[in-house]
Amino acid sequence: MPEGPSIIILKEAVQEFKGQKIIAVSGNSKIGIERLHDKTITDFKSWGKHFLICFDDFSVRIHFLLFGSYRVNEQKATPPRLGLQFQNGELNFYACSIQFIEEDLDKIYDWTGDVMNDNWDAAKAKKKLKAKPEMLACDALLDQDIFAGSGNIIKNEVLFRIMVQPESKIVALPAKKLNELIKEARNYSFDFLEWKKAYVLKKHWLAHTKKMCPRCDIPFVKQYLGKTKRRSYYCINCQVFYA
DNA sequence: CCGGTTGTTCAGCG
DNA sequence: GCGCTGAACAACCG
Repeated sequence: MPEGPSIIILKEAVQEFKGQKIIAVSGNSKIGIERLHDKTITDFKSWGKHFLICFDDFSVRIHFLLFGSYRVNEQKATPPRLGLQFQNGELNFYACSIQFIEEDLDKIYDWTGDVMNDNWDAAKAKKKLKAKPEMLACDALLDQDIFAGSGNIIKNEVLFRIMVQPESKIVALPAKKLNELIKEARNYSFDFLEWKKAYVLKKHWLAHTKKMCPRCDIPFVKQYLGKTKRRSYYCINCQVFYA
């Protein structure tokens, strides 16, 4: 569920509810979701892994974390965290984090930092990276202030595509590699989107969860790296460690 | 049946 | 106040 491209798929799947009035609200969220009753959805937006339901005077932010899920015009066996009924259908969210946002979204979200957004700005990403020279490449690709929407799968696949060892420091990367890292974070995210839509995402993984390097056929290293200690898969032969 | 995870936040500590 | 660590959350797959 969680990475940015999956949120784009969700956004596309709920378009039929744009402009619709919420005629009933349910769910075990404790933040006062009754507030949504009788409200009309003006738009759906997303920023990275955040899914945003917009109303005229506030928004709802949904974050799926690791286990969250949703159903359109269907229900799961477990009770929803938030369920919305419309005249033309229903939308249910499970095991997710839900918050209200009162401020103007343009004030709190930097749309240029979302790898899936039309306003993505590679030059700004480069600036942010250069401001953190000691940061490891594997941490950079999980940093939502730099690459909003990128997650652990995207991290592993991008680092393999550009043949960079995950613990390489940003400052140590040649200019060309730094540019590739930024470019592929977005490129791979769009490949992720297309493959996920076609239910063939896993089939296209070259590194993530893989045992052997598809390029040179030696075993991948599997380690928990970076400040968040997330799973990393890499080839010591193909992926260059820039120290 | 258990172990592990496409993620984030927060408390506690030095 | 900072960075670091571990816990908590919670559902599904193999």
